[in-house]
Amino acid sequence: MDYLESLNEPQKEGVINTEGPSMIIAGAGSGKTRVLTFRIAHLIKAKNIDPFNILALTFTNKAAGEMRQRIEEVVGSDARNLWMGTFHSVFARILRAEAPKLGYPSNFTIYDTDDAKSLIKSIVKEKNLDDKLYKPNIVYSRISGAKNRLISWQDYINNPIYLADDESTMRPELGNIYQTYVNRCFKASAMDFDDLLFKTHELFRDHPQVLNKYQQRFHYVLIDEFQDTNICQYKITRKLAAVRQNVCVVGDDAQSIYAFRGADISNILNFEKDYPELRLIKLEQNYRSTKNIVAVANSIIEKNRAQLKKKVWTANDEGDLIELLKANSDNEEGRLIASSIFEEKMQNQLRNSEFAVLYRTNSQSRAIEEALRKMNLKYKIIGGVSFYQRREIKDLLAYLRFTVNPNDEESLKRIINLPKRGIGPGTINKIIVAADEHAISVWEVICNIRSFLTGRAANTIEDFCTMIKSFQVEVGKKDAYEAANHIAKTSGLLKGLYEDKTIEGLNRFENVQELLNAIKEFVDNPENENQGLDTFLQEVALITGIDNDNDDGDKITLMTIHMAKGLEFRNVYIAGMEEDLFPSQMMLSSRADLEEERRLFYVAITRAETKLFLSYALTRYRFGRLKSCEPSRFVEEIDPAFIKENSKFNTVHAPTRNDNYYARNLVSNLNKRKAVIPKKSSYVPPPDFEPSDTTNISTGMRVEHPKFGFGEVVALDENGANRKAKVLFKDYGEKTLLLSFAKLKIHDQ
DNA sequence: GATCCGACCCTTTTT
DNA sequence: GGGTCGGATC
Repeated sequence: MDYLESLNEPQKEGVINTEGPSMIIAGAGSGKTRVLTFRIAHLIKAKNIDPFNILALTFTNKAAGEMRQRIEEVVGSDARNLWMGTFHSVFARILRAEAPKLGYPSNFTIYDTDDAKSLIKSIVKEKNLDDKLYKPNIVYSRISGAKNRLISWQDYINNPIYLADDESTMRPELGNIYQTYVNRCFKASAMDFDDLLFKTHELFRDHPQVLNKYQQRFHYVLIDEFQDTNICQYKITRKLAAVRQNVCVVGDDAQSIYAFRGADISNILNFEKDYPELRLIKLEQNYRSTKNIVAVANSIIEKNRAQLKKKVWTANDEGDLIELLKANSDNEEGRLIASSIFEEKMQNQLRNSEFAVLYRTNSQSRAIEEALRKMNLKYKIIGGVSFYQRREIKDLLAYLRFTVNPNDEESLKRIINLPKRGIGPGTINKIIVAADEHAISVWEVICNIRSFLTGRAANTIEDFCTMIKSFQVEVGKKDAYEAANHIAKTSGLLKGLYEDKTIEGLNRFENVQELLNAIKEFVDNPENENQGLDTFLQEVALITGIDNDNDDGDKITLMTIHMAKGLEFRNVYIAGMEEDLFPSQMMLSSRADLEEERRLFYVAITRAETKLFLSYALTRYRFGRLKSCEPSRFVEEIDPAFIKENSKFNTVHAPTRNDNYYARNLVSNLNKRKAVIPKKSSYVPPPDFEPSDTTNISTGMRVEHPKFGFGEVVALDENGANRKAKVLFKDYGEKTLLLSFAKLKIHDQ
């Protein structure tokens, strides 16, 4: 039990008190994952609990994988039998076993977001609704939001509040679309991501004997990143833990950044209500970052109203100040970051892997990538367009999916005319309409195409049908790899890509080979009990972004802040610290949204161990147009005492010759930043306004201007007749005024 | 039914 | 800057 030695008191408490409900509120960098892994190890090693009886739920595959590995280091191969994975993958596994109870076949398909949106698009079209109003994104998020809050389509259409809501946004048909969407998914034997949760809840709610089975199996339930759970996830785990009450949740309300996906911090409060006897443990000592970084993070999160009380502190060194990198453009920002990384590497003998560049949106990566490439700095991007979202990959997967589940309408749409067979949208539409009218699946229509269509298209479809049937025979006889290989070749998919000799074509061909390799690996992995294609597909549907996992060598990591949660790096750069980008302009409408952005900033800051850099650009290309930007309010919220100016990484120069100008005025500038954009001002010049003589004006003087109101002289350009003063106005920001014209009243000196 | 081209919208963030 | 969609044309 030597692992206990390395823990502090609250951590130890979190590990050894395995019985009964516990909630561990863990500040950033406080060893949350250690506690969770040691707790599980403790259950297995010290309490002799069968790993088979332990359920541990995480949000990402990565977190699950890492935790399993760390547990394995303590307990060995026993860890293999743990039920550990993402909510989605564990529930998919349960659903697969119990699907018939819900009227689904167990080889059901999992629709990813693209599939779901494509289906919504078809439905909107079929219903002749305005597709400008019923945009797939909006409809999808509405449906998704409903499912995450356990609102069925029946609940939805019967609830006047939702109807009133939708009428106010001119979308009264949303409930109707929701209903059709659910029916279509059912007919396609498909579940979307939200269904994996929603249907699991339904399963446990309506089938007590099934619930009982899993209650008996899972003696211990552990949940990581509890602040990110939605109501549906919470209710399911509550049901699972209802008998033994051995439920342990670990989370940090300050790091809740998934409200847009239905995460609900009130689960933390509900937890205290639902388990009045819970043991509450707070982990407040940060082991990751310097004092300065922890202080900055704390000062930021303090600005939020909604939060649980806790004080994160550290015994680590003071460390360096935060550095601010200021650039004129997004490209320059990339260059500053690259040069700074280069310099840091040289000065401190660091490896690439000790650096991360974080940003708010994936589109920001391009300028940074370019700069890193030019300086020969190796990097990798986590996230972005995933391997499994590439067209050619989705194409082959659609073939595989359709073979396994020929009700899968979305896959059919992809492959029926790929390679080109002369079956256009018209024919496809006829098939879907026929299926709908006769209340049968599209596959049944295809198998009996002569009853619905005649002519050339009917012949082609018959051939297609025969081909799919031959694939099904193949899948029944062979393992996933052989079957997939056969399908890729026989369908003509590989041939089509092979004949495309362009660079992209070559890439696509290689990607498909890569997918086949992945299937081979899956088949060869002795840990997989089931080597069928259906099992592979089930798993692959829930994998995201593994394309960058081939970690060959020492690289700088680029990713969104969301992806960075749970990770740590010696040096962290947060790029794009600009209003409308971070915080995102879409999050400015409510206090709750803005607070979520602020938590996101908190997450970003707390990834850094030793050094933190913030950067912003004054102009940026967005949507192909040059936009001017202003520094983020979040930069302004940092106590200036923690910020270090580094002129080497500042390409923004004051237009005066006074080089100290920026250094001296940065603080006041930032603090008054709100005034930079001329906004509504309450200033009205007094009737007795009388300009002063400006001959002896000097910097630091408080002045009044009949139009711009009150301000402070921050710089002077003494140049004969064209004497200019730069004045920072309270409501209008910085203005350069020609003293021979400006009517300025001097208030003090 | 296929292909090409211009118009248009768009970007949060992820399982 | 880029991906999608609809219209025009073959």
